Amino acid sequence: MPRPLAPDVVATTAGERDAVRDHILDAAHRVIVRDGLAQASTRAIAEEAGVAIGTLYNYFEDRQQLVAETMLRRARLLSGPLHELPSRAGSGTVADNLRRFAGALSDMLDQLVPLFAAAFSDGELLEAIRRTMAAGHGSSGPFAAHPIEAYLAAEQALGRVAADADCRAAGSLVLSLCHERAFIDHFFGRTGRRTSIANQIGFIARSISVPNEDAAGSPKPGRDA
Amino acid sequence: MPRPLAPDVVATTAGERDAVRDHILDAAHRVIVRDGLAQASTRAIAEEAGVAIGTLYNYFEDRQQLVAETMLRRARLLSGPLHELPSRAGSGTVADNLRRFAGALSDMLDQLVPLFAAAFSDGELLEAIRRTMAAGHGSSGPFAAHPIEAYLAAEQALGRVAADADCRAAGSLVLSLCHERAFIDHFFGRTGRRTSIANQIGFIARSISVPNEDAAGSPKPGRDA
Amino acid sequence: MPRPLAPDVVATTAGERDAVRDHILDAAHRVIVRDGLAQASTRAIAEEAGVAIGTLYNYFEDRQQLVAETMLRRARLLSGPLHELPSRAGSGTVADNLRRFAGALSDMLDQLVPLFAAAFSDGELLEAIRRTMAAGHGSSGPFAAHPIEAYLAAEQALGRVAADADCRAAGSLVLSLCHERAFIDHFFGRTGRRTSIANQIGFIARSISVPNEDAAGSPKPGRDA
Amino acid sequence: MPRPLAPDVVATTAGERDAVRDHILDAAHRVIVRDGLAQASTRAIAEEAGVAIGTLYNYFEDRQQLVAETMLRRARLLSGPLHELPSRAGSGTVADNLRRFAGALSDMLDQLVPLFAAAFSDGELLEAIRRTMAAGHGSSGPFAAHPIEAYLAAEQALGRVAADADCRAAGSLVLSLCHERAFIDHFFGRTGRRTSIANQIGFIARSISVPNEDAAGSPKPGRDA
DNA sequence: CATGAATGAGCTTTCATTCAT
DNA sequence: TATGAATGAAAGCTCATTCAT
Repeated sequence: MPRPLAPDVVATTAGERDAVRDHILDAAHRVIVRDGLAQASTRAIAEEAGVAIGTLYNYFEDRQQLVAETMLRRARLLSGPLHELPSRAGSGTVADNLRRFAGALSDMLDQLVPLFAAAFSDGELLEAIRRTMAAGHGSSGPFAAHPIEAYLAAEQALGRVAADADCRAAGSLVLSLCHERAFIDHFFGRTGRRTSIANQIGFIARSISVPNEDAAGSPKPGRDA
Repeated sequence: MPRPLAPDVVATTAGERDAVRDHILDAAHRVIVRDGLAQASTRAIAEEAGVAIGTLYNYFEDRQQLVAETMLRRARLLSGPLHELPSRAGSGTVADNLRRFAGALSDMLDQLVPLFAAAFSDGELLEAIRRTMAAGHGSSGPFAAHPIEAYLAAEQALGRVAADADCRAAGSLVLSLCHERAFIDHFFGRTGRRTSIANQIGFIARSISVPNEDAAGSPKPGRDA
Repeated sequence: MPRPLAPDVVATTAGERDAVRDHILDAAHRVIVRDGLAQASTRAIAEEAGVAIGTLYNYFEDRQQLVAETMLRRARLLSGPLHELPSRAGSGTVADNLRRFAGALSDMLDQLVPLFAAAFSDGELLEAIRRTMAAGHGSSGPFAAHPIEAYLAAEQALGRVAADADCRAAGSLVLSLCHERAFIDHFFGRTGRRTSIANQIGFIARSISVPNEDAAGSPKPGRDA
Repeated sequence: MPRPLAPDVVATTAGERDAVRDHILDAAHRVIVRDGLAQASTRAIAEEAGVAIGTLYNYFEDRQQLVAETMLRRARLLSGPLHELPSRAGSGTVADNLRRFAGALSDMLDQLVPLFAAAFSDGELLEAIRRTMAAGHGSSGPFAAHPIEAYLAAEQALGRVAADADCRAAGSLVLSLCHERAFIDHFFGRTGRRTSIANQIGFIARSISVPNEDAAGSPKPGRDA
């Protein structure tokens, strides 16, 4: 019978429909991260959000859709910062920039990979995520290598990357590296420090470096990375 | 009602205790692959195995342990073939061998990555897997790059890989590549054809190639690294 | 399917939350008395109450708590009438009043003793009962002799009980007597007629009687009965 | 397939059928006392006894019969010492002997009352106990007051108990007292010290004392009864 | 006679979802 | 629109009992 949302929920959402939606999605995300997808029942989510269970169904079709959107909202929030990085082309060293990229990618993937991996437990959820992704944005999702490739292409245009380097492949490798590390680190419960990928990033950086520049800098291939 | 195992189960297991265990683990694997981890209830597994629910508990502590062992058995079965590959050092071309390796790795990871990823939905299951892994074998599990590194080191000793190449990093990159592709392909429901990683493998192969050989073959893609 | 309580349940509870709770507790009590505590499964209780199994969990933490409260509710209901008896002090004869008391006590204990005795089969349930009792009321529970003692003390003050009589001990003995008889009668399946305790009550009555009065009142100071 | 009993079981039973039966009954008793009747599964009992589950069924019809006999064996073992007490008639004081009796009774009832009370949870078990009791011995079971009554009658014959005292009632009251105390102490989890019944025993002792003796010792508490 | 794997009904509990209020 | 009590299918697991060995 009580009609208004709980006071604290109103306070954080101003009662706007989309704000309430996001409030619920954030609560769901907290539950999933804290307790695991399998524990993210409608009751747990509603409790975390401070709303009644029934309220969830005023904003989402069903639990599956709520969870799917929770993941995609997270992907959207986390992938934002990545798009600022290509503009670094021309400044610093390529190797440093690659490292920086890998760090930014990892900030995203260390959260997204475990989150989305959990969806592998439920084929229908996976399908719901795909559908929602397709409906939501034409983009290729949060697991694309585009920003790195774009950066490397820009550096290549500036002559700071070998003209014949396969920027697409290099970018893809950086993404794979961060992706797999996120998976493995979470799988083995390494919550604290990340497994080092400095050597692999160095490998890639050297591989795409401009021959001369490189030869000058260090006696042997792989000077700075 | 209680007594003998169903005739067909006896037929495939010869009534040996370990064979029955494996029979159940294989049934559990089929259910997980077909219906998803979330649908792999004790009832579904028992039905698939052709045994009573209670029988599962004669062989496994609980569902979690059964599932954990299901995954690890699969990992053991699939990672076997990988260990034969390092012996190819010296035959064919390095690039071809790397491709072959990537194929073998993918044969494993295309199955294991979705399987283990599903465990991310349940923190306790993940922990059970870790415990069982730790108890079962000192090895570093099915996600290690050791075979590729070993192969590359062997080629390096033969002079078919640049002396200063970072074989460890290269091997790790091949693994990451296959790992992430398996994740992504499954995530997007690409059950049929694998996304191509030919370019990335080529990138790595060129990066570790000995300068001369490489200069002849392709236009020095990452000359010295 | 989910929604309103069954019409007959609504009819008896007026839809009030506490009334529904009591309705369930009463159903549980009927099941325990009819079929035994071991048969009082959640399914049986829900069926007897005319509600869905899940509904039980909207009102009680778990089966144990439901059972514990069932017993304590019964104790509360049955022990009520006892408190009216001390006011009989001064009227009738002490012996008659003791008999009356024993009857009232037995009306309670013939139900409570078998009910609570069953809890001895389950240490955790016993503990839950103790906790709930401690939380519920400061009283010493339904097995205390206080009302009889209070009555006897009142008679003593009126001079109808020997001044040096140990009213506490006498009251306690009446309680023990009724308690044990309830146990034994139920143990031997004597559902119909109660084993007589007239002699024992007579024994106690004579023991506390005022010497003179007693000699006068009955021809032979309670020789045998 | 292994045919002989476990070595340690053979060692304690000499392989005699009745000894094995008793060995199992004792194991069942330990389980019931330690974990509660509800936890006394065939598995738990077999484990405690060190035999296979199936072996239980070579000695007992079913679990119910095993449990019923467990209780009755215990009753038989514990009630033995009681029969030696009536012979104390004539020695010491009656009051001291009554106290001694109460102590011996309590040694038995503190164990038997919780044990048999648990059977109230299961009507069929109760019935099985009754049947087995009826079949086993003509006696009226472990809850009879006969020994105390016999003792008091003997004292009465010796003139140490009032000639008109109701020995039957007095004996019954002592039994009730110990019985109820055992129930209550266990119910409230008082495992350590027993609630005192000294006052009640004193009350009874005075009530049956011969007038003269009594007049001297204490101020005639219940003069003639 | 001893064994213990096999059985499946039955246990307690949780779940996503609905809809009267 | 917000609520949360009601639902009952389905979850994981235990149980007493049987009987081939």
